[in-house]
Amino acid sequence: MIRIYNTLSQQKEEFKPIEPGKVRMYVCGMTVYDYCHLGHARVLVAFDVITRYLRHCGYDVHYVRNITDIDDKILRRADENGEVYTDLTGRMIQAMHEDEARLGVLSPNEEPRATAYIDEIIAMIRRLISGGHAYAADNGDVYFAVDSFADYGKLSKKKLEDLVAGARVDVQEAKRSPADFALWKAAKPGEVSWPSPWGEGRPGWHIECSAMSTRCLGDTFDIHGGGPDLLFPHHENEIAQSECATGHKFVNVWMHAGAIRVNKEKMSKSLGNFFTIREILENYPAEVVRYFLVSSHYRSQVDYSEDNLVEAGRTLTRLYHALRGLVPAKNVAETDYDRRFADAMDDDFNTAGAIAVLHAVANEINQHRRDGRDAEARESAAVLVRLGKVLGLLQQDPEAYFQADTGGELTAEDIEALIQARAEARKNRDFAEGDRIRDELAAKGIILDDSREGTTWRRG
RNA sequence: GGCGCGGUGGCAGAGUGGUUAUGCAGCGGACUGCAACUCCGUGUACGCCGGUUCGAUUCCGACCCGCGCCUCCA
Repeated sequence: MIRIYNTLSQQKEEFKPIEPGKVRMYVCGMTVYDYCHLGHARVLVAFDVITRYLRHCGYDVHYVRNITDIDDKILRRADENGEVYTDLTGRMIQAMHEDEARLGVLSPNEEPRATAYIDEIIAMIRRLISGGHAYAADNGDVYFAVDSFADYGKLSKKKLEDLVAGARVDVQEAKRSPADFALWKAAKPGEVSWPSPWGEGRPGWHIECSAMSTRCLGDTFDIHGGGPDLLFPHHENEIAQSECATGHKFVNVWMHAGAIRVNKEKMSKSLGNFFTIREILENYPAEVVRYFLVSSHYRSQVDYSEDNLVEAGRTLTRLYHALRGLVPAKNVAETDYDRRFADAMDDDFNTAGAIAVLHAVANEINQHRRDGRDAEARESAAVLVRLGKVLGLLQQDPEAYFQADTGGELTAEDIEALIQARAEARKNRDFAEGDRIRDELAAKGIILDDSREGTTWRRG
């Protein structure tokens, strides 16, 4: 039985899909005006692991993750760059796909883009207006009337009067209430726009997700996820729009990832303290970054730091070391480790607990190897690779992981030649020369591992 | 101010009303020509104060501290 923390109820609940055996899940994706940062990676990886585990449990998961490809920031950035906004978004979408592929994130089943759903968006706004939940203002904008939805605030636990009293809401003459939000924005002169019953314009930010999720997954679906800062107002507004438009409950389980922090502050675009995925991947292997993200629970805040990435690298190396030189056995039956792994994952996707099981398996492999039990070692290796796959880890050939070319000055051939020279020297009991070569390699980041079968190397 | 989350050993990070998290780092031993890797062993924990309890890090209350959202942000 899988239990999931639901932001709506603020507690873990037994997960029961609407349709047995099937999971319909929507996650808010990127607004494509810049490269993805580590915070995006967190959400990408978190919901990738969730999808993998649900599928591992036998669910048929239909995973939809949208792309916001029209928005104020996109238009501003394109304008600054002096380019057509579709050139910008096209480039950023491609970059995003590259980044997620490197992080081992599987593609969602559908990746709808806002600009491809203008008709659905307009249709939903019409329904909201005719139902008395929205109104066209004099300035050409269409707003959602927040006080028309009694449940407004149920996700973020906010009271409407507090919101209205707060000085930070956008004061807009055209709005009936300060907390009302735009469904449709009238185009400014020269701006890209689409025709609508309310004049030329473009969709507001929140309506696209209501329209796309409903279209792709139905009026009610199982799981809706996203980053921590989308809880309010974005997800709150999605609920208001969707439930008023369809008359049905929008989503059963709301899931939110924790924030990535840098120096005790949230990593965010507005603070400008963000690291893009591609910047980080210049310094660390992608799988190390993924391990770092998966090694803590998806709802917790995590601190980005060099030390933490370095430690993640050491730890992942230990796991790959256990697998090195072993051909995993085939058709290995379920073990107690599989059950312990599942127990952890069943509890709101406790990846930290699941990783502890991975280490237990690695330890067992090493014990088998020590004792020369090759068949058992290969069976345990199969378990480790099988469980690793659910987390999107340990799927590389260990040699590829250890010897990945990181742009160092030595090629694999150079290294092999030096290892040969060292072996000769040691054979002649010229240990000074052998150690000299080992030190020379170490200085260039190459670590040697001696064993009975010979010497292997890795980039450290 | 409103709402929400959290404070675990040197660090990272799970979890539990009484019994080992796990990893990294450290220490001792084995292995090794010496190391590295690996194995075996090992120390240091649950913010503070009350309460409930036979017993609380785990439940309850107060307090202190940190963080997030309340505005575009994953």
